[in-house]
Amino acid sequence: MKLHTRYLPSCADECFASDHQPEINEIVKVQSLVAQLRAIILPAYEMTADLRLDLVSHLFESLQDCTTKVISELRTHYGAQLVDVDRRRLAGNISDCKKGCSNKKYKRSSWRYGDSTSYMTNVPHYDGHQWRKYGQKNINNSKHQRSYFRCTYKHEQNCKATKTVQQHEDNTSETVMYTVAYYGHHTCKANTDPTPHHIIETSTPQTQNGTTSDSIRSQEDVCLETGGSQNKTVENDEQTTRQWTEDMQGLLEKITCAPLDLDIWEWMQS
DNA sequence: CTCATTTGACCGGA
DNA sequence: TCCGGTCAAATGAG
Repeated sequence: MKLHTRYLPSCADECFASDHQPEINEIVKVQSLVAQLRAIILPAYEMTADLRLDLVSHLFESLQDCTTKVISELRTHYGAQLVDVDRRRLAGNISDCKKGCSNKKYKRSSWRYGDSTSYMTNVPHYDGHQWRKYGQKNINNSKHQRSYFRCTYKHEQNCKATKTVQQHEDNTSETVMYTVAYYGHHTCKANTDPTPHHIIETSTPQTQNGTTSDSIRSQEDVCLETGGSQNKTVENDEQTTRQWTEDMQGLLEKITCAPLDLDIWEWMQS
């Protein structure tokens, strides 16, 4: 697996057409970079069974959430329009919202009526969440199949998060790039299990049944906007934070010194 | 035996 | 009628 972190222009760069395209393009770049950085950091914590995996995962998630919100705001205020890959999908969502949910057997899931995020990465499977593949389709005018993933805890915790992964068409470089699209938000607690000893569970109820996704979303939003009680707890643990910072600095120093054409994990182990 | 993945059928929207 | 997304039975791996 190649874990090169150099930014390659995302197809999402071409997805927006607006007066503020340069700003949006920069944010999309940030999204791509964060995704690639996450793909490097999280596996390292997983390999060492580090208890701070949850915190790091949360931080990356917050970053992605922030950039998504900014793009959404720009679209709303400046009339940015989606073109290409997401246009049809989102148009369908808006149409569905207006029509309301039908009561058919295979009705479209409600999460699709929410926002979506798509960006390119060369490591589509490392994003801090557990996914289960539930489908694969040939896509028109595309050489590669699109894979469909849902949250592993969809049934256990009614988590509606899904994602699609599709290999990018023109891989001019040696690195294979994938377009990853995320739909819905994780409402599961899978990535907090087992709970790190330095993180105290909040009193926020994580209702599984009979709770609307909107109420779950609002709880998440409050948590993100206030910085999250987990972060507060970690702030109190100075030793943990100091150790974490030292680890991160060491890791980043190693990464920045790594030869660009070498698999970074092979290089770090050598 | 259990669980994840594969694959063809089915569904709704365009 | 076509296409993309989802379901669920079949299949395979551990």
